[in-house]
Amino acid sequence: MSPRTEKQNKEIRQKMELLILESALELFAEDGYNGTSMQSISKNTGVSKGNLYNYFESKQDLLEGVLNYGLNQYAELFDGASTKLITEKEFELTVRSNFEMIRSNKDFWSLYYNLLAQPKVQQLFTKIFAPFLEQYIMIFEAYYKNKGDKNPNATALLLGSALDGVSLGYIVMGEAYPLEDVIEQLIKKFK
Amino acid sequence: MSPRTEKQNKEIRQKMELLILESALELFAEDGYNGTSMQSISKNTGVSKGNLYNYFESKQDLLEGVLNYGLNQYAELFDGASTKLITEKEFELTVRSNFEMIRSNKDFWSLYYNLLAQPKVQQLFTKIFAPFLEQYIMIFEAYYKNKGDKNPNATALLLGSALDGVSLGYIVMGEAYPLEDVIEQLIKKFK
Amino acid sequence: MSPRTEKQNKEIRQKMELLILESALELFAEDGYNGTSMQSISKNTGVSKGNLYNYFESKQDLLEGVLNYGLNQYAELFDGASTKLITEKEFELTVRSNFEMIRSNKDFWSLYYNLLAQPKVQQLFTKIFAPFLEQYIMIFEAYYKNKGDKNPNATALLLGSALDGVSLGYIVMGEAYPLEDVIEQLIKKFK
Amino acid sequence: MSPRTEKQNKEIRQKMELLILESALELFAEDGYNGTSMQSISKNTGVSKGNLYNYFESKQDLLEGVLNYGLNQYAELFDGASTKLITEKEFELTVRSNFEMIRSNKDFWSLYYNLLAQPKVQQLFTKIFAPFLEQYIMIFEAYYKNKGDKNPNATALLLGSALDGVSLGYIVMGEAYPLEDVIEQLIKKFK
DNA sequence: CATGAATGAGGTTTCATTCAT
DNA sequence: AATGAATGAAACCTCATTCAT
Repeated sequence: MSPRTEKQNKEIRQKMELLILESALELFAEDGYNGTSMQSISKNTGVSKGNLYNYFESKQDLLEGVLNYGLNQYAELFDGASTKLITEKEFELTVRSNFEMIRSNKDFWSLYYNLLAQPKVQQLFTKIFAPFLEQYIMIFEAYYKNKGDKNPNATALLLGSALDGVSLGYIVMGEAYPLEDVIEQLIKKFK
Repeated sequence: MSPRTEKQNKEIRQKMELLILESALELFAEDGYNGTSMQSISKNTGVSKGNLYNYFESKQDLLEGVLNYGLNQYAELFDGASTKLITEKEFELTVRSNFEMIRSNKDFWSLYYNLLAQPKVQQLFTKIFAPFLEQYIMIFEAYYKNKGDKNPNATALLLGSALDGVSLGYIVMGEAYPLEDVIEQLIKKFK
Repeated sequence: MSPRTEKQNKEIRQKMELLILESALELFAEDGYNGTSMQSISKNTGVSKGNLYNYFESKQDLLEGVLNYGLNQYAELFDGASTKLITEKEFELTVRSNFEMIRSNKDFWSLYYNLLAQPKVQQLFTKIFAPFLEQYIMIFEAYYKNKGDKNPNATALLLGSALDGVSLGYIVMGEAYPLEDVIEQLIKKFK
Repeated sequence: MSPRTEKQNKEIRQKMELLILESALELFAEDGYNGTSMQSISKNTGVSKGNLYNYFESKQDLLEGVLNYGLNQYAELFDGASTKLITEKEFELTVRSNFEMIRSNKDFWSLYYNLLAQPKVQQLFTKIFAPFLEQYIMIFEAYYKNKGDKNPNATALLLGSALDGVSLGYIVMGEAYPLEDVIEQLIKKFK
């Protein structure tokens, strides 16, 4: 009958939050943000509608939570690495790990590309993703500059965009998309 | 005292249909399909809510209309061209005209990429876009095969995806995206 | 090039009116008054929506037209006959002709029974049908009184109600209802 | 700070459901199904429009609820009784209790007769009422067969139809219909 | 922290009717 | 007399959010 310790409470809270986030991600990815109702999240989670609002202030807030949560999973990939100049081997690794990222969390990246083309959400978007993306580009720009590329910025952007395009293709077409083969070609062309 | 002639009615219908389609495209592109209300389309068009339904049976039907209308603008680009083997010069032209297409109708392509990542709409999607896209890929595949590429299908897909990625980047970032420079790099790498 | 004569115009008008009435009856019978739209009547008739209103002031007016038209078909059955005392043979004939009436115009009587139980329409109802029904009852009442029935009014009402009930059953169940057999029983019991 | 107990919620649900059902029955009976709006049910009940849909999935679902609820009140009348052969006394009782049923719940039977003649609803209708009605007829058929009637099925149907007709008359005309007298005649004729 | 009943604005769609021609 | 485009109110239904407990 002893009350839960504060620590226990925090753990429970975190577990619930996670549950909600993952459930919401799944639905947002499937039906889009506007196409997903709090009702359906409640059902999918098993958390009551009212209780959802104890964890997230609003649907919009929940979306931000989902995006932050998804992105944070990859934060480590870039901490500290940002300024260092990468080798060809590391380049390849970076590209491959990019797709590993996509593959391991298709829902999140599906949602990402879904939102990307929606101007109204872009404010929220840049807030969350811009730093992440810029880091990516900067690494590649430095890489191409070091290789003597005359327009390293454009090449880096092209690569970034190609990565986006391939990822999007893979997400949309699923296993019908020969991801491995395409990645090989990409690395050959862009290394 | 006499009714409008049939011709007059046809003209009215065509004008209105166009008006609605363009207005709807604008809004769908801005706020997404689910984020756009028939109400807002009505206001934006100046067409009463009820009258919208004289032109399109449902919101979904209106979306299909918008997509067909948008795509038809480019139908000519591909008629007959599909089977012919293209030269390097034609390759370059095809790529450039792809971006001309994007640039001249950003709303439409914004909507396109917005919908692309939404599984629930994919059924409608493949119905409308699949033929268009396949033609694209086939042309490039033939092109690379002819150049002796060992995996022309993968390369064609990579190119297609790169085109997608660059287009998406341009749509999202707007004029901050150095489209011209990136296109030059793309052509250099993929020709 | 001579203008239509007035007589011709009247004929055309009558033909159109008839067309509309019959079309409307069909739909009202199938879907009920509230369940039938002017749109659908327009489609079913081939008469434009606007033109419908040249013939009937409103949907309600059209309903009244339908009811009057339907009932007028049977007006002759009762003209003059009302006060005369009927024989057993005539009784039988009257009953049988009642069902002939039902059988020959199921739509109309379907609509009739449909509206009968709807209080809101009863005002309109009594206006149109009350005289018709009262005549029926009076004939039967006189018939039973003449036979020495102690409560001829109640018996007449019972018969009237039984006729209603059988008609309704036949309308609802269609050919699954053994109308002939039931009529024989009815005549045997009520003659 | 604690949520309502499950029991409390169940009670609320039951009370509300009943409230809605009875309110809806009243309005359906008065204006017909198509003539009654969810809006008006909301107003008549004091339950918000949105909340109505927490209890019934759709208007159609509400109608089914109303019919089931109404019919269930009489379920006991027929449980077990179906196969037993009835005496003259029981026959009389059955007939009288039929009208007791009508008298005690005029709204429900008004709705019943209202729907009966509407083909589009018949599917729903047979689902709910057919078993109920068949039982009625079977009892009477057995009764007449036992009495040596040569066509007991037709007579049973005639009786059933007469009951319908009298009920309908009573519902339509109200207290102007001499129900008691007519019932006496009916029993005399059909016993 | 937890429940789910409740709200009310707003969503999509339908419909009787009017109007320009 | 005829057309069908146009209207706007009102229909059914959904949804983010709040609230009593």
